[in-house]
Amino acid sequence: MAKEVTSRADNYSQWYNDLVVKADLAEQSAVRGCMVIKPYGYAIWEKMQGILDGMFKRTGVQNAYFPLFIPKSFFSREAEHVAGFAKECAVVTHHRLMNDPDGNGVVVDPDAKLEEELVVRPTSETIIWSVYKNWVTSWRDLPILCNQWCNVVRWEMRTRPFLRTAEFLWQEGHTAHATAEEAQAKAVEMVHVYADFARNVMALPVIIGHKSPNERFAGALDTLTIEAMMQDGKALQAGTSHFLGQNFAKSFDVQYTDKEGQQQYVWATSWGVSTRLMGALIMAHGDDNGLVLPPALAPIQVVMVPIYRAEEERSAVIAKFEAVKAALEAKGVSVKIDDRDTLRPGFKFAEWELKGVPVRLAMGARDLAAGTVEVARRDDLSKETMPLEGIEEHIPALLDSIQKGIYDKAAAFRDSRVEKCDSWEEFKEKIQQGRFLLCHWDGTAETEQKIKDETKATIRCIPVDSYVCEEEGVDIYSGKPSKGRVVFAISY
RNA sequence: CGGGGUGUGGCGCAGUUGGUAGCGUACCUGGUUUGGGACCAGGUGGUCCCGCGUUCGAGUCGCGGUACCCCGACCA
Repeated sequence: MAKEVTSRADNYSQWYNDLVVKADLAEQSAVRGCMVIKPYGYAIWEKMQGILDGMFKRTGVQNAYFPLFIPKSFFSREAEHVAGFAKECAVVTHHRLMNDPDGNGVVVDPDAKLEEELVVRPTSETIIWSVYKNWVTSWRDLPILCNQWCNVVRWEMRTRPFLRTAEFLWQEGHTAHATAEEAQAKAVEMVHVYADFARNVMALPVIIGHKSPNERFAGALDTLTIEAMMQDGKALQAGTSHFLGQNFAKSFDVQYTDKEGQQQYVWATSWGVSTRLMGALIMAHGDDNGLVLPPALAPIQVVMVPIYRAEEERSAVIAKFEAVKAALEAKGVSVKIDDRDTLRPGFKFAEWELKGVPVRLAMGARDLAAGTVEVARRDDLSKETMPLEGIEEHIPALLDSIQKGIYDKAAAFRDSRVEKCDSWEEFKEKIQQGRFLLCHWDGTAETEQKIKDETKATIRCIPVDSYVCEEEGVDIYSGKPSKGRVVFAISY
């Protein structure tokens, strides 16, 4: 089984076709590199949004919304930032179409050329900081803690559904603080929110760490990341939180008067996760039968499939299901009774497995006579017939157990593929097999780049909460002194 | 932007030396079925990516275009 799973995840397009298309999450759009997220896929995203939003609000963050269009001039103020994004921006140059004078449909009206081009946001730092400038005058105005849920556009050379689409949905938080310490603490706090979400909601084990300077967000002084391992052993950056220092405050002249009456630049953070998390979910947990959704994110947690020959059996089973459904819903469990009478039970079983529904209940004439129900769990595909009596107590506990089971399985898989490595020869071989290798690094961008050139492996992070290994050693490539091990992997 | 590949019913594909398009699946109708993706019978559905050319005749050959996919480069 594990082998087949790996072979699927090995080939990106294969998992996409097997899991995403068949499970009805998304399809190719007519627009290059874009994606249509279908209702079932979007329902999963909505669950993610709802849970994350609640977590943000508990940290004092409020939602806001900023414009899609950013004047080009805003973009050129922060030099590193523009260098990082300039190559992948969609730009609006005109505001009107007209009928083609030659009769060939519609053309862009040359008279409608914009005075200043508008960039479709690839991220909103620049427009948000231009707004924050007007919100901040006193130390009493700080901190500003805003988040927005929106879409962004990055004209990537190569796109992959969910992992790197030209347009994607995300949230981006942007905070302004009076002190560096407070801003740094916020960046750390938010990466931990992401890690909690990944671990406890997505059942996705992640490593928290700092990005190396090479891998940092354009314009950041420090980038914190959560890194997850997919079933082929490749790494996926699942969320990031940046300490931006005063770079944006200085570029956009955002100053406040402190308690001593002095003008000070504010300190900033930004942090985000995107629909890429959907890709992580699919690739981390999916198996040969389709998606495996952690109960916390499943739009439908329990599906009930009635099995019957005659109408009397059908109505009797449905009646029992209705009662259980009401009892479960009272406990906050989402339930669907699949009463479609044109499909056979076996077809329904396969279909709901493809969609990753955590628990399936089946009931037929045998069960009616015996007062039982068949309970099947998606994560390990096991089935058990048990008394219908008390099932509404059993299911919530079962869902918890599945949530944990999915995490434990993913964690065991990852842990089996994380190892220390001190030999360059061994590194080159093992990194290609899909491993997270804990290696000594001399801290230089040159070494990092050479390793990337030779193996495609990058430093995923310098870990801070798990796999931390601060010990003296020598760089695996250069042989120069190192103060600790970092995580190397090949990434998506 | 380089290298490779593919465009044929909704989806997945076959199509020989050029002879006027077929299979699986899906869909529709009827019947029998229903505890792991049912079966039988009948049926609907295609300007073969576009254009030009060669030819008595092009899905097939030639030229040009175009779209998509894969591998790179690129990429919180």
